[in-house]
Amino acid sequence: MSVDRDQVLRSAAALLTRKSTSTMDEVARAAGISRATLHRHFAGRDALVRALEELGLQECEAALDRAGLGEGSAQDALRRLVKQLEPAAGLLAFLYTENQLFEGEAQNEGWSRIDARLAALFRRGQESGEFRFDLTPAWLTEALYGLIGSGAWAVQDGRVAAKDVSYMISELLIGGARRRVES
Amino acid sequence: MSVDRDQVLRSAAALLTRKSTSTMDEVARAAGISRATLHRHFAGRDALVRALEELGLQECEAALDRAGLGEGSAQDALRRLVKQLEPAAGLLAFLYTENQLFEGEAQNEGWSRIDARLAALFRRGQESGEFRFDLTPAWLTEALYGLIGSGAWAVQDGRVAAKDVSYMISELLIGGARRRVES
DNA sequence: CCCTTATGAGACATTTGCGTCTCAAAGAGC
DNA sequence: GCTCTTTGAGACGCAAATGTCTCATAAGGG
Repeated sequence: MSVDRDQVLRSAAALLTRKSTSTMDEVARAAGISRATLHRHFAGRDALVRALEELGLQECEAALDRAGLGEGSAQDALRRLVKQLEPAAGLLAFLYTENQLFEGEAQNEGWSRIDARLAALFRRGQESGEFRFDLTPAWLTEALYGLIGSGAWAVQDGRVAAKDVSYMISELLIGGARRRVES
Repeated sequence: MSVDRDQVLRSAAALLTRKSTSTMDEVARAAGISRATLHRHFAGRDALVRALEELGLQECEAALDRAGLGEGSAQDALRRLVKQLEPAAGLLAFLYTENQLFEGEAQNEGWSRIDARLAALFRRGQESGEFRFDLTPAWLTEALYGLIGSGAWAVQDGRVAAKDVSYMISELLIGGARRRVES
């Protein structure tokens, strides 16, 4: 009988990814519960979004862990990372655009941690000679988010095949970051 | 006395780029006019967004024209394009995310034209041997939009210097699209 | 089998933004 | 100076979404 909070969050994420302006009622319907029950579990829309942010953070952290960013070449680590991030791509795309609205407010410290880990990966690639120095880790991090979002949307609209998207993202990002041996 | 429609549109674009959920009242204030006057010029929020889309389209077309996509190498053409697109980056970022909400509705044919021109550029690069074939023109087009958006936001939040952003975008995209001569 | 608890349905007030309208004031053109 | 047009300020009703509440009911545990 008891509602599965995690399942609610996931269906909310799926819906909001497709339509970021969905109402609480739509979110409730999508989760197969009533609006009242949704409100009992998440005090309000803000709370829901914050819970989704928390979920996104967890999935990101988990993906970073699974990817083993410290092992092997930075390129391969990046490839593994994109692959691991793929299931959360829709949610990340939602959060990435949503976060643009919080301009003033301080950024959630969780994201800072993720950013730092990503930046560290890119810096490692630079120091190992794999990646070029003129594209800053901060930019590459930002670009990773953007490309994941673009990928998620492109798949949603059928412009890119779902099975290809992680390859397309990895290759573009790695190719762009890579030092060129010849001119 | 008469309101400058174009100036209103531009300040609206600037505001909505920063906060895509701004109200009509905020838009009016930002333009230095009253909400009533704003309503006299744009029947409603939808009309305003459509006008912004029109403006974005025009700026895009103009940038594509200025860039001379047919001349020289595809790489250089792409570099010129990104540079020309830069002033419209914020507006494009807004429209790009906004368009995600119109999932069902048919895409504005203007964007299809732009997409086609961009895809043609990438295809030209492939056929000239500059760009790799395994990244589809459709994906590269999508990635261009995504990176422009990411760039605009990164600049807004101070994560990337404004003077560098067009270089960062070009280099990442070109580097990623480029065929590698060696492994 | 009873009792506790969570749920669904719906009513309700509140908020918020939208769109329309009116009226007075300011400006532009003649 | 007069008139026509446009603007600003604000009031007003409307619609949508939110958040709260009640009540009946279904589920589950002891």
